[in-house]
Amino acid sequence: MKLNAIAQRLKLSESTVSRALNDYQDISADTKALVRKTAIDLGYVPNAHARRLASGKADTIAYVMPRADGQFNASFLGELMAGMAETLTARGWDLSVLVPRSAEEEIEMFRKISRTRHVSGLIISRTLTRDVRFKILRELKIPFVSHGRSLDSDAAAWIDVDNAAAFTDMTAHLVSLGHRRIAHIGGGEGYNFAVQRAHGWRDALEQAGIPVDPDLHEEAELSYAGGAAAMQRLLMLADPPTAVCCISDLVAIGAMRALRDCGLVPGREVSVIGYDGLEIGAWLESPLSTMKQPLQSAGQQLVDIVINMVENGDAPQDHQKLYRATLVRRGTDNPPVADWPKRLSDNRHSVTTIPGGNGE
Amino acid sequence: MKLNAIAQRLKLSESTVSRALNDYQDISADTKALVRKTAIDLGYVPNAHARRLASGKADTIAYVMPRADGQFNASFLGELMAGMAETLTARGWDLSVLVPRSAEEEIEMFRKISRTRHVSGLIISRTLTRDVRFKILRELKIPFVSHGRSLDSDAAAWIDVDNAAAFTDMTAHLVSLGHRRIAHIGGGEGYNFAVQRAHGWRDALEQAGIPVDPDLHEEAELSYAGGAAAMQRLLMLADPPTAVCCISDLVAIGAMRALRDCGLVPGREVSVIGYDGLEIGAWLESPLSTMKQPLQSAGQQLVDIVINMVENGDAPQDHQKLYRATLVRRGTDNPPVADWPKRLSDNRHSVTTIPGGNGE
DNA sequence: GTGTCAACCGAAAACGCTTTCGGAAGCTGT
DNA sequence: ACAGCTTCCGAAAGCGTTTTCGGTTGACAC
Repeated sequence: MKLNAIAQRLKLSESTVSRALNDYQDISADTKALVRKTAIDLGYVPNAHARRLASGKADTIAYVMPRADGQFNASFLGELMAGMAETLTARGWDLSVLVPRSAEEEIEMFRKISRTRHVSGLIISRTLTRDVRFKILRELKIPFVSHGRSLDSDAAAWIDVDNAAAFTDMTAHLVSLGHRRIAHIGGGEGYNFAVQRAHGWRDALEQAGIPVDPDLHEEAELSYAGGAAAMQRLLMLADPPTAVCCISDLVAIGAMRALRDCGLVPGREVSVIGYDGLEIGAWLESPLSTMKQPLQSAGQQLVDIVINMVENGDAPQDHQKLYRATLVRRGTDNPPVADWPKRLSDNRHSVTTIPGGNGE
Repeated sequence: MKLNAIAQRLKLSESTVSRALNDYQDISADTKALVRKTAIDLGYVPNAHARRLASGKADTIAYVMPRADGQFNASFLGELMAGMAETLTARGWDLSVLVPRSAEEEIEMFRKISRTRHVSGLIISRTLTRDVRFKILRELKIPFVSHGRSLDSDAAAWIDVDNAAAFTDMTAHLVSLGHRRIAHIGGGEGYNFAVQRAHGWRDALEQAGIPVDPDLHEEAELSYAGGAAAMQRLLMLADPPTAVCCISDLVAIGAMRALRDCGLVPGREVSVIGYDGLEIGAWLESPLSTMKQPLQSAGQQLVDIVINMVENGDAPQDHQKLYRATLVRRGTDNPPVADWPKRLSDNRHSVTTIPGGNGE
């Protein structure tokens, strides 16, 4: 089961066998075929460590997993990683996972990788508007691709959804339904996608000739609670919105909860559109309309890109890809109703109860 | 930055340096201290591949990720893996992820591992009632621990939640609220946890002196749609239940949707309790009561166990641990109401609409 | 002063593969 | 028949550690 064994069996040298298996040009087609056949017959599997030591290649790419801090819904992780693992194992590579506890530890991990090279390439995500990781990884000369852009990602490889376009589409859709007071519940300036989505919303309003009311732009923590709190604030406005664009489905679900707590029905008095395309949205009391991004293939693409950079030395800039999110209408996007916001005063005394217990 | 370098610097042999760093007994305390200091000064990081090749140890454990097939909610994956990665990196080990596309491919991966040993230990999950993996892994002599038991796991290491107790508690709680017709929406016999949870439900009923009505035991696909379909069937019964124990929060959410589609309010006419403690449950129109399991530490424990087996050769049987789930009351568990099931006939004509679009 | 025993350390052989380099065939053309 | 090319393969030197096996030193007892 060692290279050795199949060499002896065929009365060839180890080196010939090795090169045959690795498809070197200076091995005849006949011997290649022969070697490969007996390799299979003998159930030969190369020792990864020996191969990696000798070749200096790690054949491993690592995914820097965003820490499960409750800020984000992890439900897309599984799918993304499944995509990665699939194409990686098809190529005989390994998928490794890094979970740094802090930004500092993350950098520390990068440094260690650049020394030992026990990882050939990296996939990062959850990019910040200003993100030092791009500079550091470039300096450390570690091939990497990012899931999401940043102001610092110009010279890097990335794939990303067109956040601005998604929110322009979303907002324009609400405009076409007749809405004029369209709010946006976004995230802080820290995350680049939050900035882009806010831009998209703003652009659509301007294109429609609707003045942008700063009161209608709320920033929220990216969680259920954050969405609920932001919605509450919007409802306290003298002239509340008739529709809300939410930065994520989680936030949208929180916002819907706040609506109901005020006796309002999401999609009736106030339309709500989320983002992420989470399946759960379809099963709520008011099925949540949302923007769905094609996550299924993102993992595969990320892997393809980073492998190409590792193997062929592709330039990072050649791998920058934007894909579109598409609207999924499920029920909470409807034309504005006549008796709103008149009815609000009846219910404004209600208070959102923060649910007890807490999930994982 | 090689072992070599620090040896020359100190005029010691490579072997001495190596043993000093690895805390061998035959190196004086002085040299150990010296070597370690200069190792740090020089920023020495051992080459993982060389080390692994020479020592025959991989210092890597792999998590066999359940395929993201929509059958299960992946949101616990992140937390579990975060726990694993944390303790692993603390020990300098790597976490690798395997995503087999089929049972056959999974076995194939195991065989490959047993040949190359490029993975020192395994963590498996999603255990079946009868699960050949236990036998195979034992034969292949791969140290592993399972997240979840099986009928075949007697000789293996595992940690698991006490499924039976959880469902006994859940059911007994409903009994104490005054319910007598308590249904159970479970999974197939294939998954061991499904069998155990059904047992728990049954036991609680018998302890309460309530005869078990087979009509009240539904089997569902473990998804939103599965839960909805099962609930619809329960509502068609001549004598429908006043409470339902659901095998998972996903199923419970689907079931609640079916209730609402019949004009019923979860937690009023029909109490619903789920399982998993998903946070989303707290933000639904009817906040879902559930059983919460301590997932946060499970990942760490799994890693600790498998490392102990690898390093110290611990017997698998010495690592079998059961932990309890706890009830989280959020709103859908209430005493039965008087006018139910009388009111049902008014609404039975309603049909659950399967939401359009589809989540990720 | 010889023997014994610890305590430390160095030499060298793995570990299983890759890769460079050179050389032995076999072919071509003249 | 001889030079000059190809085509193919073997030898051997790594890759950077670990680990076994002795061997040297000094202390200590006798």
